[in-house]
Amino acid sequence: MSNNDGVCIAVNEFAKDVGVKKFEPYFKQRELIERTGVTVFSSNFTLYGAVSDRIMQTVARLTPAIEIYSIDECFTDLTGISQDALKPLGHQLRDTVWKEQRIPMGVSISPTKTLCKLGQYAAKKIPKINGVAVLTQAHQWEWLAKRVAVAEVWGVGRRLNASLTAMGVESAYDLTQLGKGVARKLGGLPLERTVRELNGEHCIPFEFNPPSKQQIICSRSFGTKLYQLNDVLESVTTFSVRVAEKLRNQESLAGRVSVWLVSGQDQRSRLSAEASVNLPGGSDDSRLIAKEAIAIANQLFKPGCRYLKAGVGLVDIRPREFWQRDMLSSPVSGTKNLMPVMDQINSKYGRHSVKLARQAGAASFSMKQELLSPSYLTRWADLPRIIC
DNA sequence: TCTGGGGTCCTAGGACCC
DNA sequence: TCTGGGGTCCTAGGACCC
Repeated sequence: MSNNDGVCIAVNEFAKDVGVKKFEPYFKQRELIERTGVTVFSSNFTLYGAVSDRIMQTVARLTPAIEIYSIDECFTDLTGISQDALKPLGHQLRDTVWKEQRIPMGVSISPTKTLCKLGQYAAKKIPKINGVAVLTQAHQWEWLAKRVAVAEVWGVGRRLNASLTAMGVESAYDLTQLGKGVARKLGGLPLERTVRELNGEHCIPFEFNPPSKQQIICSRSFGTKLYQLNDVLESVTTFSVRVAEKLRNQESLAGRVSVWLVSGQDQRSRLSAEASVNLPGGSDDSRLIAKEAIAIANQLFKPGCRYLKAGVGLVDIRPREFWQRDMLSSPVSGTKNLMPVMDQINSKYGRHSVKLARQAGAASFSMKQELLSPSYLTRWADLPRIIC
């Protein structure tokens, strides 16, 4: 399930077969789920992140260079590896990850990222491919593209899919035949690039050194609805501390902080209020960022409203070393070592080991996670036990 | 009762410059 | 009589991704 046990965001084959739907609210499917014996888990990104790190390390060990694209995907650059060696390498990757982590992994090898993503579809759906798709020749990817709906193409979302199918573009192959001018007009530069990539032209480059974030957000729906100012301020403080941590992690300063509060009775009557302020001279100090965020939240808060969700965001982010100081603001205070020390303690002894007083207990707004799986890889108490 | 969270890039349009 | 041409920067909104 999603955060807060709200919607089902991933379903396995068994669940799919009995009719459980992705992106449908849990409460609507609960009866079906319980009746059919489907097992449900709250999301546990600590666990998934730990498994992901291990797999990425395995892939990095066996390939020349890796770009971590998401928690469960990476690209590697196989330039210079001979044609004959590609498929064996693909199987070696897949087998090693299975052996070491017991996670089934698909491998797809081709000249462009978009074709790789197409190949992943095949690696997953077409059994005879055996988890490793090699699409290095035009006839290979054309064969596949004719069998894949245009909606499955990387870069074609809901809207583009609707426009494309209305024009009679139904398969990925149809999309490869779309003129560049038409593509450009319909979906701008991104779609033109998608068409080129599907034709084997390498347009989307590798990112071996991921650029730092330009925007850092922490936003959560509350486990229970909040009515009290103090509860809302506690959540906003905690979210501020989290974004400041992420900011320090990438060694940047932020020039602006914004806060939003979402209130209402239900989805239909949702109201969102947002405001932001500048941080003159930039900052990465949890205390300052929290102080500004609290001031904003104080202004946005309306007594009597029922609060569902809050968020804190940082924008105007630049590397610490290149930051242009504000001529009018006072110089950096003498406590510049405090944040690194807090980070070290929290990293060693666990998040929130030291915190701002205003963060308090976190219980008032914390997520609903009633069906949480154990954090097998990151919590001593959750280590599996063998009982003899 | 009840519907996630965190990002990126592109484009159009407005305000401004000389 | 008649009202240019070539730019930059910023922002909001829309599309996409996982």
